[in-house]
Amino acid sequence: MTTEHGARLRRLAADKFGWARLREDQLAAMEQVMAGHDVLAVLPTGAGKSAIYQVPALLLEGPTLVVSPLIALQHDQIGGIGDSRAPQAVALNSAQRGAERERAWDAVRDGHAEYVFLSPEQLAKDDLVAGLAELGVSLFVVDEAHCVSAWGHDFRPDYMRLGQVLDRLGRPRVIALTATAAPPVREDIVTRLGMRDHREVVASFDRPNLHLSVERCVDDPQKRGSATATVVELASDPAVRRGLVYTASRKDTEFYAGELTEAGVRAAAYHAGMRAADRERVHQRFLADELDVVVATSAFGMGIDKPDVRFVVHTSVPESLDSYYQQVGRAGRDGEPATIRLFYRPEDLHLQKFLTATRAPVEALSQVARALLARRAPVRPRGLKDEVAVSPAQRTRAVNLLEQAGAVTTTADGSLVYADPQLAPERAVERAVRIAEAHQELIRSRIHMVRAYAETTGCRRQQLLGYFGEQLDQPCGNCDTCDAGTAQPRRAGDGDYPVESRVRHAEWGPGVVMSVEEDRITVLFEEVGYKTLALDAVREHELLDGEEAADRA
DNA sequence: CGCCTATAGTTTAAACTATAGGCGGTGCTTTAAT
Repeated sequence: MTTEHGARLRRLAADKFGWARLREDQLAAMEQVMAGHDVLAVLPTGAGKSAIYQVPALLLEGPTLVVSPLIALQHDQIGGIGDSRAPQAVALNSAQRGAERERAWDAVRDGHAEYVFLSPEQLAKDDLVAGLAELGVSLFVVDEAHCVSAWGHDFRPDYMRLGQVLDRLGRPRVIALTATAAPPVREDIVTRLGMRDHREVVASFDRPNLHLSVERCVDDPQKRGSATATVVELASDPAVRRGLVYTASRKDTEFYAGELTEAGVRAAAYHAGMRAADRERVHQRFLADELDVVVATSAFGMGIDKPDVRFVVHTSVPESLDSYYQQVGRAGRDGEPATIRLFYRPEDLHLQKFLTATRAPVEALSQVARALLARRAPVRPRGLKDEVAVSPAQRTRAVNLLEQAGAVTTTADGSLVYADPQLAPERAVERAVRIAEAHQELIRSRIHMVRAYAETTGCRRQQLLGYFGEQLDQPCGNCDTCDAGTAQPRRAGDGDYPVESRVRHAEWGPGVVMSVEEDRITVLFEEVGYKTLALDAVREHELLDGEEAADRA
């Protein structure tokens, strides 16, 4: 089906970017944008996500802002646009010197730059947002949008304030792009950005060429030995050779890189504690095939689109299947077979529990609540700097939590105000702490889902896709449990609790059925995250009520 | 939570065990000192 917009979009894609054809998903997303909708697109890397904003941007009057999590990614994207016949792209970030930044800003102001790349932290600057608002931004793109949900809650809290920035910019159209987002992550992105009348374009998550497997290990030395042997074998096979090894700690990247090098594999470590130049060199050598294996923490990978990565090995569990699928998805982009293996010890789950355990910032909450209550008049977020003795990130996090708790609101011009003078700051803090704890519960439940994946005797792929809300009717035939014959076909028509139906649990409240297996059911509860329940027990004790009828009313 | 390392303590004096303490991931930014 070709709409009027469709023809123009195709022509522009060909003329300005040299793309002879647009994929159905790309075009569908662009047309929704042109029809005035906000759009969340979840498409695999390599499917041309960038085109979704780059082409419509040319049809909309006013600059396009692209929020990007890493300065390195901004450079890549700007380079790509620079190679085309599209208008200019610039970045605004802290790496620029005075004159350079001045030049970039001039280009934006006088309309020469159509695309402006920046981090969410840049958009925490009052005068920058004010300046952009005057220019009439027409399109607001959030690239790697899963970061809103994955990082916004604590690590990079400015991600959580993009919704307020959008309000100040007069609500330009929003496009959120990511390769991996489970249903609760999608919902979080839409809510946090305040997307309006939005449409979702979600491609299948299935990557049938990836062979999934888990090797259960008895103790740490045995795990190190087997993992190393496996990688040496893969890297020594000329048909395989290139791959990634993910570890849980920086120290382990050095350990495995050392073992591999000793065994004659061209390998190098990569983690955020290394000097920027060293990191860059590892990255470049891997892309140039001068290295066969990069052993990395989660720091490595975003934006890497190397087609011929033949394996991804995890020497320890990651903190969620969201992260896991993102990392393994870096293999086999060319569609050829690739090996995915997780070396699993239940003990390793504890490290993830530790790493993700952020306690509610009680001190920051208390200080921010008191400062705002005392002020009475609206305050710029930066204005709190002198009154609150905590780090900027903690301060922003506290503001976010208080806002979610309804104790603080943001005015039209981006200032903060204490919502209800009758509400004691102690109560406000309590509410905010409860919200932080609920989120912590979701994070813990995600770790349980990693355990469920690693320990299942059913089809690995069915388990993994089920987590992303996608049902695979038959065992996949390309994972270790299918190879071993333990994966059983799903019982047809589990009538009582169909996938995606709404249910209610007496203790855990409302939720949505994520997947149904032979003997158990996984539900994502709004309050407590993922829970897996034995179907027999559910039936016997009537633990879940279907809510569909009530929902429709 | 569990792993590693340093230290204390033990006992066929050089190597063992027990215990305590520290550490563990992701990036923007800004500023001060060379």
